[in-house]
Amino acid sequence: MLTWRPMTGYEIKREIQASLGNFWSESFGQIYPQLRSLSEAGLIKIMSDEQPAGKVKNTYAITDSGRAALRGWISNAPSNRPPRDELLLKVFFASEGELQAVRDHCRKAREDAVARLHKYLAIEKRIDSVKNHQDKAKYWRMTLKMGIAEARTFIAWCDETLREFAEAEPKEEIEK
Amino acid sequence: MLTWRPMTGYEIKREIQASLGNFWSESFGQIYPQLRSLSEAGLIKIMSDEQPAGKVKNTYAITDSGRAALRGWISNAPSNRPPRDELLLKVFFASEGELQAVRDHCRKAREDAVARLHKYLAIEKRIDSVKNHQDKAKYWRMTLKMGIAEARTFIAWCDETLREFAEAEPKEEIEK
DNA sequence: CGACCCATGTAAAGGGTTACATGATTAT
DNA sequence: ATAATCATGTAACCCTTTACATGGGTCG
Repeated sequence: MLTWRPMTGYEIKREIQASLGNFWSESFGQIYPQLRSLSEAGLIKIMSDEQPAGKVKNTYAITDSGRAALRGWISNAPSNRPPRDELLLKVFFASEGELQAVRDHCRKAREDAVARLHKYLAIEKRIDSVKNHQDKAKYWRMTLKMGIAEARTFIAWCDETLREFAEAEPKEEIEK
Repeated sequence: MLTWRPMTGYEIKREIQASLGNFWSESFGQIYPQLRSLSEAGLIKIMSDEQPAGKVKNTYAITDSGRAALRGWISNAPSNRPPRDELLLKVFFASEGELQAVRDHCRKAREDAVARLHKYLAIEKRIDSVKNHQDKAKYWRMTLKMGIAEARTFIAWCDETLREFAEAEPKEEIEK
């Protein structure tokens, strides 16, 4: 994140949420200790010219050494962590539990995905208007497209799945 | 897993990989301690009638209490863990590193997704031939469909992304 | 003045992987 | 025989979240 501009830990978290929220997240409990250790390793440094007296605020900047380390990290093969999807796990074992409960989980997940999709689409419109960072915007757009595609796929799957649940339990229509 | 049939820890791992590999995974370091604690909690029990003397093998079975706990767990809202996708993170920061390296990551990821997709499609053909467990097969098929849709979406995204990389670096055609 | 956001950190606890260690059984 | 697979477990380590604790600044 510090390749964009110097930031505080708090800002880093906010920016991650806003820009990479799609596919990444970090907690303060992760960020602050990391800033310290990266600082000790010389990959980033505190900009002391900000707050002269109080030093309530630590603004960090990336160093050349940090930039080099980042290049190296990017070239390393990404590790894809083992999948863990509780919703699918519950759908898988749906016949062992309350079908309506699982159906409700799907409905909720669908709503969340719709909200996400709208958010991404809004960002997509704005991203093209970014004048500086044109080279970067290209790659940002790519990751955003993944988020959009993922959300759409998921919503479609939810619809299909909810239809299947409706078939299994047609009481719904009587109640309404 | 034990709702299917009594199994050893080793078998549970194998079955998870084969059936839920799509969206779940467990390591032995997770499974064996869990079997012990579930056993102590009375949710599962060791079937001692198997190996009388040696007891090299522990076959576990779910208990009524375990089945009730499972129903409860299914009804609880699934927790969707924070996203962490290293590939997308590297694409996002591609302009800070070696573009070819990131492009290679995408190619590799695409190949993996194609392999996954073929595997899922093969399973899909087999799943309909399962005679018993008809009620269960319905939900299995749903989760499998998610895997198939996810893989297809991802492959399409890789293709689009690789095209973008090709635009950024047209040297490729000269080299070939 | 109170609410809310900015800001930094620590500690405990939990979750999870990997590597290690060991040995039985089965197939070639 | 010997390799592969079946089988169980532990220990170290890392990652990560959550909760807690603290306090400054800003705006209504």
